[in-house]
Amino acid sequence: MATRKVNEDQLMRGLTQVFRTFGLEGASLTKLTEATGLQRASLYHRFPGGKEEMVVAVLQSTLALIQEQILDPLNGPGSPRQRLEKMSRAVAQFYANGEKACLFDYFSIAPDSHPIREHVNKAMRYWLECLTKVACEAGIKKSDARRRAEDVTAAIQGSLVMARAMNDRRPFRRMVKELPDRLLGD
Amino acid sequence: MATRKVNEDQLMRGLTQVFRTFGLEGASLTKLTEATGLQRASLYHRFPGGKEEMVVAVLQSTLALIQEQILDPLNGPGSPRQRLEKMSRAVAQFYANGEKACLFDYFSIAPDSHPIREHVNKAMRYWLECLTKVACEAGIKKSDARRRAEDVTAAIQGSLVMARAMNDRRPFRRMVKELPDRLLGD
DNA sequence: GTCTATACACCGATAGAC
DNA sequence: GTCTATCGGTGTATAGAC
Repeated sequence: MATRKVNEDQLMRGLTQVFRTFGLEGASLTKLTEATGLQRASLYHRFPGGKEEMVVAVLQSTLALIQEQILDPLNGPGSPRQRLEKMSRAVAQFYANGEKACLFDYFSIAPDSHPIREHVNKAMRYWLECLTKVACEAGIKKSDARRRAEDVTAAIQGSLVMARAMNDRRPFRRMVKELPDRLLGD
Repeated sequence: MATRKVNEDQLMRGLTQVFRTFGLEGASLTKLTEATGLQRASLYHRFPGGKEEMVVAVLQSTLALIQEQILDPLNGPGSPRQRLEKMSRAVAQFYANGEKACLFDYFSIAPDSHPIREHVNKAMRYWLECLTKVACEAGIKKSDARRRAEDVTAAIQGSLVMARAMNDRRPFRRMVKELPDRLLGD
């Protein structure tokens, strides 16, 4: 393959930034070309499936980041609480303290028929499973663990919506700070 | 004025349904004409400001419904807990147990410059004030009341995102059921 | 692999008949 | 007040040169 003007990493970062700012329908090819530094035809060379393929690629690369930065620490060393504190810091960073949106939110605003919906569905269920698992390891019984995992997830997603809607990131910062206590009790 | 093919109520219902399904950018004039039974030009006769005016009108009429169905009961008769139980039922109905989205979420996915952002901002702050007020009336001190109001609001918004993303409305139904306890403590 | 140029559908918006 | 017809612009997508 010939030399690439923009490498994979830069490319995905540019695309992701646009989708995370303007949403699924708001992310136009024009905006995507501006953010990546590649022209339309070049984007189609990288993603023959067009915008729909870009959407899937953006979600996949974002899921890889979430896995690495947020979920992997849950299986790392330390007590459940220590691992959750690591996750808490990673969540704060990943969402830039509430400034950056969640693609689970943006990409779920699509017709049921849209292929991305299935990816989002599985990804969020997996996130919940990881949280449930660490709560179980802390000695919380399964059904309570699941309930608390849902509470924590809703608190994050909801406070992200609030941050955007009210232009106030304080609730998000608080939810994240309280994340370990919310999952394990205090 | 001549006879209207579609009355105000039917019109707003149709428009709202489209925006609440497809979001701000996804709601095209074509979809809006199909949902309302009015042609493009007729919609522009009703809303000379075009789509942007429709967006504002949809939000305003939705806020009126929220006021009437959800927030007014908070100032009605009964104990704070009784009023919150009324609100809880109204919230469940308004969001169709998690099937219908929240415009605070959808309409906040817009550039900061978009006029609708300011309306959403004020509306959500008002919602929070109403919740804070009833918590105060139940004897909870101001700062705790505010915090609990934020928790409840995030739980609702977050579980709506979860309902859409995972196609599972159980977390939403639970959050709504627990709403009074979450605001007042149990 | 990237580019310019272009095809064609759909977007929001308007003119003018009825 | 509603309609059909149409405008200019932008959307996604592609052809073909380099």
